[in-house]
Amino acid sequence: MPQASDDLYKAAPPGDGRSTNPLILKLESLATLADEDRAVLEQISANPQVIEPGIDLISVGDKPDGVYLIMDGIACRYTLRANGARQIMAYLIPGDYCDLDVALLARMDHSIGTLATCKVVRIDLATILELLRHHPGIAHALRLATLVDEATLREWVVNLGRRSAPERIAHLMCELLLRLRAAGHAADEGYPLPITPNDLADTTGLTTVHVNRTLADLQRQGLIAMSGGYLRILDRARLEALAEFRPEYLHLGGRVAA
Amino acid sequence: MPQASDDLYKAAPPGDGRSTNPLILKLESLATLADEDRAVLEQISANPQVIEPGIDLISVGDKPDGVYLIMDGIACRYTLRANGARQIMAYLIPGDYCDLDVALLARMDHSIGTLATCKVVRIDLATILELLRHHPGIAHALRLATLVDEATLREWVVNLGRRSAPERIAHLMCELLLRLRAAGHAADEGYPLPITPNDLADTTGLTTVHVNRTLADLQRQGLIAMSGGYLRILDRARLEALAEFRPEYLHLGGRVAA
DNA sequence: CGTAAGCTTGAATGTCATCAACTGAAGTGG
DNA sequence: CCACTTCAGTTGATGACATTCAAGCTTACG
Repeated sequence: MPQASDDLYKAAPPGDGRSTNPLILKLESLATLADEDRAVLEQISANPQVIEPGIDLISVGDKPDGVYLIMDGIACRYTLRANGARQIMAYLIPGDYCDLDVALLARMDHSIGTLATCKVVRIDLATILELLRHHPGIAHALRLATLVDEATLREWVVNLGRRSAPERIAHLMCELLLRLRAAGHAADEGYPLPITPNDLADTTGLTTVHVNRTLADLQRQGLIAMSGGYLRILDRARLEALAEFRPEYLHLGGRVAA
Repeated sequence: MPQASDDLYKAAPPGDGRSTNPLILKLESLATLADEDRAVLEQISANPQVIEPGIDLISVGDKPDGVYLIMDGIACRYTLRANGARQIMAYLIPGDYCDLDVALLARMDHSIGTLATCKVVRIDLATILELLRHHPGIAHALRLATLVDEATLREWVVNLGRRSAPERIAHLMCELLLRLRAAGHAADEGYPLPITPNDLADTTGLTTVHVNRTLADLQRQGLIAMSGGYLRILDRARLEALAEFRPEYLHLGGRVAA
């Protein structure tokens, strides 16, 4: 039975001494951190707060005054149309944070909310500025992470514009495998994906019904297995081929791609 | 007859003393520049080079070593799928530039090419760094511009994911009106749009045929008129209503929105 | 055990894609 | 100077993919 519990990731650091902190793991997949940098990040992300699914961390029109760092669970950026249609524009997974440049723009033009139960750390503006000023290694890694976020957003545009329903879903699953793995939240054969088909629909620009049909198809083809909020990737090679998945845009430098 | 020629914009500065430099105009719609900042930008963007349509400024896999600033015309970010399908992920209009953070990431994960004849200035890395270091006002404005680019990308995700064909096209046209106006390249009633229906199709995730049909529909409804590479917006209120256009994401602060 | 909410399944509809033939404008060469 | 080519845009017919609506089926929960 696949391990869906988060406790898996809270165990003591593994034998090789690597951290289990998703932010540290993610940044280290992009750049090299000094021991001191790691210590600072470790300290900042202590004592996360638990947030239920479906709660906005930041809403449209807000003037945000801090940054939220996701330590566990899944949140998303989204907007609502007047007719109630929702479009999700990004997934925030462990190690992701929202709006480092929060101080620069006046108002949020979209919302950020939880899709599943999350553990979240709120970091205030002063701490962010301190971090960026006095820890150039961290600042550099955060900057890289922002660039990867942008590249990911571009890839989503391609997904919505030029891929079929099964391709869209397959591509998303391949992307999440690598991103979650970089954050230490995915096993080799799959990962917890505690979101509803409805969320998936609002991500891929489809309807819930069609997402479920497509998901069933992918299972029938032996590519994946989804149950209990856990996604097992049964045939990664074929899934990636179907999605035409090219991981370069994540700029993981081969560190977690294998 | 609407004025499609670029020469319109190269005339001597208007009576109010404002520049006609698209980069300066764009940045001033986001922040306040000092006279000295303006002078530096004016100097940097002198002597643009003419590039024919359909030419890559930067190609996938390149390790870029400079920044391209668009002074006139339209370029785009795009990728190609294995089957030849193209998805355009951003329009670069006058005042836009590519990849300020060029030095940070190893390789381009997409290409940048011209859609129409462009006037382009290449700025080398040293100049960029000098600019960012010694002109904090410019650095700040450029940073804001980058955030707006990201917000625009998110809006494109919404466009592709949750809007119908006519809505997508209408939304794009509304967006370009404001962006071009901020760069001093649009009149009140329309602007030069020297791109093909095929380009529009690869932008909106549709086929060329369907774009042409939809375009014809929009004309029949009296919303727009397109001819000779010039787009006239005949009924802006209805066009914006159709697209459900909310300009906040462009963060123009009311300066050019009216 | 009963209710509600979400997932599944089926059938009908609609939007957009595909394919192919036609039109028209622009450029080329005899 | 005019036929010829070419290519972009148009139009129509057909079909695929995804939506919509609705009914049955689980599952979770009180």
